[in-house]
Parts: sequence; structure tokens; C-alpha cells
Amino acid sequence: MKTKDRILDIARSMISEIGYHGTTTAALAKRAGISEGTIYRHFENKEAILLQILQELDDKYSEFLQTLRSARDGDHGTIERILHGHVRFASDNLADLKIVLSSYALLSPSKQSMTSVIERMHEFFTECMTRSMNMGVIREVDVDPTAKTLVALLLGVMQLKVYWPDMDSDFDPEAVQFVRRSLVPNL
Amino acid sequence: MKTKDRILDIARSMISEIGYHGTTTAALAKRAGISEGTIYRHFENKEAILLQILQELDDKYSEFLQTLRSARDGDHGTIERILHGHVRFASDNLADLKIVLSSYALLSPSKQSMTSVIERMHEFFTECMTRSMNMGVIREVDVDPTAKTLVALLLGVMQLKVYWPDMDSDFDPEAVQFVRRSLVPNL
Amino acid sequence: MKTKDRILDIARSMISEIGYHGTTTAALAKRAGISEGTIYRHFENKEAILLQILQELDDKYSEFLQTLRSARDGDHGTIERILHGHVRFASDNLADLKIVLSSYALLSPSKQSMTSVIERMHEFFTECMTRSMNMGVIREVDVDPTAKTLVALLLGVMQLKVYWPDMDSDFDPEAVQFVRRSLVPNL
Amino acid sequence: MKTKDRILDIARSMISEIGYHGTTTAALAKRAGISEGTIYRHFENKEAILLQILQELDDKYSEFLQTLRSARDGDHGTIERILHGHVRFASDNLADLKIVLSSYALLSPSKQSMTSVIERMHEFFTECMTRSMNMGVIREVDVDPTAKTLVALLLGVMQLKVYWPDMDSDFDPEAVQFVRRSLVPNL
DNA sequence: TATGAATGAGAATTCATTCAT
DNA sequence: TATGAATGAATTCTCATTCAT
Repeated sequence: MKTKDRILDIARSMISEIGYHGTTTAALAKRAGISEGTIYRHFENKEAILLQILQELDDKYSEFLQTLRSARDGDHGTIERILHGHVRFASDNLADLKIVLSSYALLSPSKQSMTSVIERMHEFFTECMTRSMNMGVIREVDVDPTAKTLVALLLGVMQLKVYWPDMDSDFDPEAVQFVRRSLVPNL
Repeated sequence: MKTKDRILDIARSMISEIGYHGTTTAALAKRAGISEGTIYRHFENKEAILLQILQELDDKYSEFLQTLRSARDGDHGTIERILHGHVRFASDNLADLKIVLSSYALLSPSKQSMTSVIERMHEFFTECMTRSMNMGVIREVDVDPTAKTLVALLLGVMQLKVYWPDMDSDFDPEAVQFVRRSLVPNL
Repeated sequence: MKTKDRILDIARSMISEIGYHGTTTAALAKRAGISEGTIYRHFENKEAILLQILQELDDKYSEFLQTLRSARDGDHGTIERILHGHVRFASDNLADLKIVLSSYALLSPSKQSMTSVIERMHEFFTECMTRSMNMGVIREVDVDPTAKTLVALLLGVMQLKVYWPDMDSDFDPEAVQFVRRSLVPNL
Repeated sequence: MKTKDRILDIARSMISEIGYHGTTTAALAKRAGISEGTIYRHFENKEAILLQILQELDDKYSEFLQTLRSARDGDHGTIERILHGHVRFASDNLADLKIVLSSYALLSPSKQSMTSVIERMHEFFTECMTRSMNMGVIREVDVDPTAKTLVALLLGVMQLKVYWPDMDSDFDPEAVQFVRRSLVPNL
């Protein structure tokens, strides 16, 4: 693996475990088996490492939404697919999510990144729900605040996944059922 | 106000705004109008300040649950009351929640505190839902994972409240409706 | 002596000997018998130390000019007094001058400080020469460029004093004579 | 141009603009369009680059003195020629002079180089003035200190040229006149 | 000759904590 | 209780120099 990628990899796991401030360049270099100066050949400063991690997550989410969009067909399965997809996306990117969730209050790049994800998520949900409502596969609800509710639910699910990892097992399918019961008529 | 309380107060607002690491003892002392040494008359170290803030939040939540418990009567209104109550509790303690949410990944006392709140919340929801189910006012659902789903939803709502304050207005009632539709039969 | 003054004192001698960049905060602290952190209780950063030294030199020069102005009487002695005064001022503030001369190309505060001194010196010479010419005690010369010549001469004298200290002894009086011969008629 | 010369050229302009310490090998390599390692193919270390620049200035000055010496004829024009020549030499080698003037307090090679130039200048002036005095074209003065005064004047003129470039225009001829008035009898 | 990634010693600066008054 | 000067370990970042290719 290229040195730059090794730095990113180690940084990802360290920041997700002990936070941005707890991750010192000295410790990062040591764990990556390189000298401290080498970090600065690959990144302008420590924040740039965080930035790149966040950017990559942003890109991965964009790509994920792209996939969902292209697969969406409006039939009964859509909502499940969207929710399951998001829950899965969260599982696949736990470390990155941990980083965003734990740092976005403190570091402006993190905040921007998180806000961008949230807004795109909200927009996507609004879009899907409008479609589904027009097709009659979900109840008539106030789209915007309901989309926000879904965003909140998914944010919370991620939080629990990240910080209470023991409860994973039986939780996701029920969350999806919970949403289905609320949105799909005649269940 | 006693010096100790002033320190706590300033610390609360500073930590919630700029985080635990961003809050230096020097700045804290300056804003509190005391000398740096004085902080250490009242707290063993910086972490002890955070600890006390978290403990107070913990206590406030215990008290809040107590109130909910004593008011609970199992009739149709219960779920709304619980949810509204929690949403309100979040609004009333925004600064503290911001502190927990932004620091619990990084500092073990914060993590413990958060875990304790989550567990009690989960336990409380389980309790309430079991009761309500026995009384027939909510559908038959798998209690444990559904309680987790509710915890997740509330966690997410808090997050949005804390970090996306613009969306507050129309959001809470719809979230409650969302849950009601999912849980209350024949709506 | 107060800690701040001790820092300034040691800094003055170190910077004049080994330059601004050569003077590390670590060495400065060691020689001042304090810890490195203490420096930053008294100065915002390293440059602030240099700034203060320069400011003090600036003030001393202002005061010096004030003295010269109040003592000036326009008789034959004036030119000698001004030149001798400046030469003496240079001797009395060798360390500071060494600092300005060696750093003013590189550090903007130093440059500003030096420019300010040069401009005031030039202005003062212009003033004195105009007076003296009106009184007929010096020849009719083009005042402005001649004042610049005097500034240059004094700058050069300082340089030699600073960097070729062995030649001091017999040099100053002759420099004054040199100027007298050029400016005073019928010598 | 050979790589080595390119390095020297870029180094000259960079050091004269931002100083020796400000000129990093990384920036130097970048501006020269070569890799950092290449610098060390041509120079043992960073100081060696400075050394060579100084040596070249030294050589240029030797050559310049040679020219002056061979052109000297002792008649009335000599003093003007020497002074004008030096002023011109300064103008022609501004960047190098800036380097010496700004670094000779800090780096021993620079100091040596400067001392050598000053001493040769002093020696040359002594020589010329002795000759001229014997021929009766200048007044009877104490040669050694007067030569030092001339050195000082020229040093100062260079300083002003280098650091107060706006005043150039009308200054040089007057400086020469200033010296003539002081040294040439019956003016 | 040339490269450029890697080095590591050292620089400035920060900050929680201590302690004599 | 309160002060505030002093501490010193830790942190981020720089940069001349090396060396395998």
C-alpha cells in the first residue's frame, strides 16, 4: 500500500477510536511505521487528513445514493430497500461515521461534511416519498417533516450502531418494520 | 452565584460551543472572572468539571423519568406524553446534550454517562410499551427492538435539534404522529 | 529584575550576537533561567520580543532627537553636536543597532522600525541644515540630497562600529572633521 | 544554463529577497525546476551556496578594484572616478550586496567576506589618498581615519540604495560633491 | 547526474496543573 | 479561599539532508 493510503488508514482507525484531538501525529507516525515528517510530505497539516477522510465518506455516500436512485422503481419494495440500504451503508462505514459523529460539533470541515450528508439524505427521502405517495404505495403524509423524521431515525440508528454495538443483531429489521407500519397503508 | 456554580455555568456554555478540548482552563477562568488557580480549588482537574456537568444531566434525566413514571396512566395519551416529554427534555437541556453528543466518543466518563441514559431510556420504553400492549392501546410488536427503534428515533431527533437547529419548528409533532401511526392500531 | 525584563535583556544580547533566527526560545529560556513556557506568559510570540526591543530603540531615538532639538542653537557648534551625538547614540545602543541592521531586511517589523528611524533622521538633518544655512554658518548646498548623504555616512559609521569594532578609537572625530570641511565655509 | 548556475541564480534572487533562513531548499529546488536532491549534487550543503555567491562577489570586487587601479592617474578626476565607480558597482550588484548586508551578522562566511571587502576598500582608499595628497590634489588630512570615513560613507550609501530604493535619483552626485568639498582644496 | 520519498532533529507554541504568597 | 506566575511535557510543524533507484 502507498504511504499516503497507510496514513489515511491508520488515521481513520485512530480518530474513530480516540478522536481527532487524541490522535497525535507522533502516535500516528509510529503506528504507521513512518517518521512524523513523512506525514507532512503527504498532507499539508493534520486537519487535511481529517478532511480527506470526510471527503471520501462524502463521495461514498454520493455514489451510494446514485446506486439507490438508479435501482428505485416505486413498487412496494422501495422503502425497505432505501432503509436497508442506509442501515447497511452505515454498517459498512462505521469508522468513518464514528469520526463524523464525534467531531462534527467541533471541527468546521466535519460539520460541513455532516450537514451536506444530512441535506442530501433529506432531499432524497423527500423525493422518494413524493413519488411513492403519487403512486399510492404509502399513505398521504406531510412529506417534508416526515422525511426529517426518517433522517432522524437513521441518524439515531447510526449512533446506536456506533456507540452501542451490542444491540445490532435484531434491531435493523424491526426498525424497517416500524417505518413500514407508519407509512404503508393497510398493514 | 457561588464561584463553583459560575465555573460550571461558563464551562457548560463553552464546552457546548467549542468542545471539551477547545475549552482551555485559561479562557474559562478569564470568562468566569477568576484566576486559573481558583478552578483547582473547586475541581480536582479539568475532567472533573465535565464529569459534574454530565452527572447533573444524568440526575435531571432521572428526575424527568420519575415524573413521567408517576404521570403515566396507560391511556391513549401515554405515548404522546412520553415522546413529547422527551423532545421537550431535549429542548430544555440542549447545551448539556450537545456536550454529551460531541464528547462521548472521546472521553470515557462521557461515554458511560451516555450509555447510562440510553439504557434507562430503553428500559423505560420497554416498560411503557409492555404495559400499553397489555392494555391493548398499541399493536402487538416485538417490544425490545421496537423500544430500541424509539431510542434511536429520539437520539436522532436530538442530534438534528442540536446540529441543524433551523428545522425545529414543524418537526416534532410530525415525529410523534409518525410513531403513533406505527404503534397505535386503526389510525 | 522582573522576569519580562530579564527575557528582554537576554534576548537583546542573544539576537545581537547570533541573530533572530539563531536565537531559539529554548536557548533563550535556558540562559534566562526560566522555562520555555514562561516566555509565552510575557510575550505573545517570539516576534513580539523583537518588536518590543525595536520599539524601545525607536523610543530612545525619539527621546534623543528631542534632547538634540532642545539643545540646538544654530551657532558653529551645532553640526559637531549633532554628529557627535549620533555617533555616541550609536555607541550607547550598539546591541540594539546590531539587531536592526542585521534583521531589517528579513523581518517586516524590523524594516518598518529602521525606515522610521532613517526618515526621522533625514528630516532632522534637513531641518538643522536649513536653519544653519539661513544663519550662514554652513555653505549653500542642496539640502535634501546632502541630508541623505549625512544619513548614509552615519548609517555606515554605525555599520563599521557594529561589525568592525577594532577601528573605533580614532575614527569618530575625523568623521566629524570630514563633514565640517565639506559644510563649513573657509575652513 | 548549467544546473549549478541556475541554482546559484535562483538562490541569489531568493536570498536577497527573503533572506538566507527564509530560502528553503525545497522552495529553491521548486523554483529552479529541479529536485531537492539535485542541489546536493552540486553543493555540499546549503551554506556552500551562500559561500559561492559571496566568493563571486568578492571576485567581482577584486576585478573592479583592478580596473580602478589600472585607470588611476592621480589627476583631479581620480576621487570622482573612485566614488562614482563604487556607487556604480553597488548598483550593478544590488542583489549580492543585499545578501551580504543582511546576513553578515549571522553567518561567519558572510562576515568574513564582508570584512575582506571592507578591508580591501579601506586599503585602496588609503593608497589612493596618499598618492593624491603627495600630488597635492587633495588637502592634507589624516589618511587612515579619513579612508575609514569614506568606507563608512560608501557602506551607508549602499544600505540606503538597498533598503530605501526610492531615494536613488538625485543622491549619488551630491554624495560625490560632498566628498569633493571636504577633500579638494579651494573649492 | 538526477530523482523524490523519507528522515529526524529541533523549532515555536499550548495548556493543564502547581505552589508560594 | 483566591491569586497568578511559573512550569514542562506534549503537540504540530519545518527543513536540511540522505539514499535507493
